Amino acid sequence: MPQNPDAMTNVEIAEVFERIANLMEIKGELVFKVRAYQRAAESLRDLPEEAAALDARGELPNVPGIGKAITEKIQELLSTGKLEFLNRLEEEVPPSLLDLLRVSGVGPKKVALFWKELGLLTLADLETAAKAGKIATLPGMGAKTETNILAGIAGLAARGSRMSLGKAFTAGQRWLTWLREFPGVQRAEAAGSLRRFKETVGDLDLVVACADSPALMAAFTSHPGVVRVLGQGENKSSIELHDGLRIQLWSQPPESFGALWMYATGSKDHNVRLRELAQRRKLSLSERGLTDETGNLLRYPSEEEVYAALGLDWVPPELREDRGEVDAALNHRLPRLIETNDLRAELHSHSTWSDGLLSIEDMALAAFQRGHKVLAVTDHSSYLGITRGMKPEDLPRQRAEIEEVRKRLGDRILILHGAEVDIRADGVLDYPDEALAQLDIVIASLHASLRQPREQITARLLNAIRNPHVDIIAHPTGRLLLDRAGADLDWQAVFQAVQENGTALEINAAPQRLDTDDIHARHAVSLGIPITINTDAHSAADLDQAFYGVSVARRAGLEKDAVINTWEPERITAWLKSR
DNA sequence: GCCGTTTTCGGCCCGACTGTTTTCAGTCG
Repeated sequence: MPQNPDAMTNVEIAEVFERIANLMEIKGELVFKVRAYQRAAESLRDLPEEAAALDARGELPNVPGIGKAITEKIQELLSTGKLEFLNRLEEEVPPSLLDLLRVSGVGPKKVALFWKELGLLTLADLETAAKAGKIATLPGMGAKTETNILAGIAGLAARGSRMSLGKAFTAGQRWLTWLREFPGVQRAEAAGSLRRFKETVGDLDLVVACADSPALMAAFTSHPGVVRVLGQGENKSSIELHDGLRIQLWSQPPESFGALWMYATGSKDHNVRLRELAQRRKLSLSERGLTDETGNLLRYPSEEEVYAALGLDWVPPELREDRGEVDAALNHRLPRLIETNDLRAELHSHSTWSDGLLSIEDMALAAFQRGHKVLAVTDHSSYLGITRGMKPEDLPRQRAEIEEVRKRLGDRILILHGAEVDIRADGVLDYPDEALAQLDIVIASLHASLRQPREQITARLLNAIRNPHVDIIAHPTGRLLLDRAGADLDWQAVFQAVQENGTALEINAAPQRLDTDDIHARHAVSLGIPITINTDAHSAADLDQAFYGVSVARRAGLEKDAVINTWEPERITAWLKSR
């Protein structure tokens, strides 16, 4: 069945449903209806295939959270790009009100009140009304509400939306060190999306087991870096720092730490699933523990004990996204996820031959020191001037140097001579086949002209995949998180081509890339496509970022054997030769 | 609006904190 190449993507459709949910909430619709649209949006974001493809096979209603009504709305969006239901909703509820929801402390109920009682429509209206003291005249509101709203509006601009996983990780480590040194803190850990290794992180969520919680919370909220205290209680406090970073800190006594850590780790949807499961067992799950029918609170120091009390295996945080992991834990069918120390090879690295910082020998030693048995040196081709890439005629001299280093390092590490070859804007590879044939391993990647239309840029990638010398497609979309959107690929076509050609897809571990993402990596492995996790190292320190890539693989549910980098050197070379 | 080892109708997670209230609604995660 022919598909409309301009059809809306899953992400775009999800955004429509999120808009509907917010508008309906302001309108005062039943919260469960609102929740249904939110769930549908989340489901769409998790889909490895475009909704258009699923719809062509009549499979949309099989997607969790998508029923008859929402299927029809998706079909209307796919065929017309518009939705009559949304148009009518926007006539009832002015869409400019959605901006007001972004102010912290302001939710749908307050927005509805501002709109209906004071006729406010925009953020500017709200600011003017707050300054004029009109907000305090509304029922249930006072002077404090007004100052909070003004502070919230002021904070909107300063407040960065989300941060990269790398920034979150570094900040998290710093705060955990501070917490662990605080008297009475027995344990301090990261939770939230940082612990689940989501590709971007909103707020930092941290948890502690602490004997003297009030003292800790007081110290936390009066830390010198704090510009605003968003909340302070005995068990929970929230602060905003000068750079816009928000941190939430939860505390429970050590005997309840397991339930607290689970709760704060989320995801929200995973928690909801667990609470439903508890309910069916006549229990109630909260961050304090399980409460039985008689009101008796059962406390658990560790997460394992809470999961066990619900009849579940412990679920690795990276899987806690309500994508079927609860059922798997119930049936003892969770995957045995890959771990960072399973890695034996780095197959994408740069040296001073292009834009790397170290010589081939120093890179090889750095990789060896990190437990690797294989290092592929894959310097850039010359298409991108900025990388000081290599001409094909440079390759024999580089090969000679690699031979020298091999002699010096002996059997400590296997060095492969490779290249990261650019796929030019016209789809032609930067090196001729004769040059590629001389290399041990060839990576092809897109770096420029990423905004080409879907058909064009997909054709470009397919051309590289079909070249028999190309072993790996690196960071397929070329995205830079929070900075640059990736190529708008036709993933179905990409999957089919790599499947036919036995090409591997890379999960690029650089925290600003994390490309291939978890959703597509999961689907690729289900199709039998080999995955490789690489740091794209330009320095020794870059090699230490492999765990970010592993976290993507773990979120994708990957086991060790699905990832080439865990294989022994003989198996890797055999795989390369077989191609 | 979705969904079914209690249900095709009647449910749909739980608690902390805040600001306004004298008992609670709204927001948040």
